[in-house]
Amino acid sequence: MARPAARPRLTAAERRAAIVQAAIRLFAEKGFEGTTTRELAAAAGVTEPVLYQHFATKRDLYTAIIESTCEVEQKSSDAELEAARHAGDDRRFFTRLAELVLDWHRRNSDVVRLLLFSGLGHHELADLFFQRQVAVYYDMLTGYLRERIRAGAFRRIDPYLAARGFTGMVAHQGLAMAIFEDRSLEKVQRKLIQTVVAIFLNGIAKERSQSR
Amino acid sequence: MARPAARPRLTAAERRAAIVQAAIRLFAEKGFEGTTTRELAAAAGVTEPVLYQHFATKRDLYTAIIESTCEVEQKSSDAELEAARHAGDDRRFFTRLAELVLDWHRRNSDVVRLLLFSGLGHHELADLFFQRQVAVYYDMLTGYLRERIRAGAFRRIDPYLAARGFTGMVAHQGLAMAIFEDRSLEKVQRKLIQTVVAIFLNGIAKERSQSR
DNA sequence: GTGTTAAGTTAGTGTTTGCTAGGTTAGCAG
DNA sequence: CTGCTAACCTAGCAAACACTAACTTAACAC
Repeated sequence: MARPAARPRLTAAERRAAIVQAAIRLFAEKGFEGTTTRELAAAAGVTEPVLYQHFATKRDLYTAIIESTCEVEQKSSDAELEAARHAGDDRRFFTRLAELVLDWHRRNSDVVRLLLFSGLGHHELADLFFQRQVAVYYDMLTGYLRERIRAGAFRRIDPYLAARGFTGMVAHQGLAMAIFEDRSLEKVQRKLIQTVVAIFLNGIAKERSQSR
Repeated sequence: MARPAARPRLTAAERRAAIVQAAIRLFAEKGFEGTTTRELAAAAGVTEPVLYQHFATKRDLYTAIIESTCEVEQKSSDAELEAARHAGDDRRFFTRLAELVLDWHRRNSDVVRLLLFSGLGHHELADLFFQRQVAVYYDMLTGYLRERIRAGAFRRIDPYLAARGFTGMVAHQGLAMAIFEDRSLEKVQRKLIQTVVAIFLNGIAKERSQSR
């Protein structure tokens, strides 16, 4: 029997990881119902029964993937961001923050699409990511704003609503990129960030100075 | 033969409209692959063959729905918005604009979800809505900003990028509402709009005055 | 009434789906 | 070399899927 080329026999953990990796791509591309177990197996380089050795059902695999993407992103601190924070350089801080958000959307468009699919599909874990990741992010940004308001640098706006506003200015463009696989924003990303950061900082600044 | 209650026999146009209506709800709720033709027929109050008298395939129905939502929304002008525009009242203009965007997202969460599904699913008509509706909206807003910049009311920011920024501040919250069926923003909608409009206008204002 | 049209139904078609029983083979321990 | 564990396959199940052929019946014109 012509042995099937040189496909190595992996350990359970390795094979499981390979399956998860392939499934993220497929589910992100076509959604849960749009992806068949046959496609999943083929993409992972195995046959269907192997899938079911690692995951009891197709939905279990889906859930495991969503869970894994929620955990992977835990360590989301950034040196440059912290440096800007401690230097009290607001422009540097928000510019870096916008860069991080947009770069994350571009680099992890699979995850973005996956989370959108899971949200639209009412998956039970859909909110998990947003509670674990987005809430933490909002807390951080709200805290920064509150601190700077107390320090007298910013006007007395509601820091949480301002955080949502700033995030929307940036993340909305990231979403559009991820959904439509639109690369046109890449070219103007720097200018976009410059513009929205300038608008935001001017918008909340207490000082009457214009920041270019 | 016990005749099936009092279900009226509709004309072709009426039945077709009823099918489209039911299909919008179902596709918006569960996506294209997540919805079966049996469910569609049942929701429209008919049997499957009736669907196929009006639409050759399931995908044809899907496409017809997306197309119809693109055309319905054509007349998107607003009296209050135009009044604010001609009065030169920027705060009133952007406040009304934000209201319109958020209210639209809330009232048409079906359409929002449908368009997100179609975008994620790479439907050929996915961009149609954005070219027909969103591009027109951006043109309008960009034009307004350009005009006010020329009049000396706003700083010399890029009007298109500013339009995207402002829209992101508002629409991002609307998307979150539609995807997660989150009604928590309704209570703070007025305050949110007030905050982001104040930030935006202060951010692009040429005058050194602080607006509230 | 009677004939015609078209809205509606019943009862399937072949195919694809998620999933599995049972057998095969690689890799390591002794 | 031998035996055992577990990674992996072949082959196929029952159910659900998109879709349809063939029939029935309501509604209107004359």
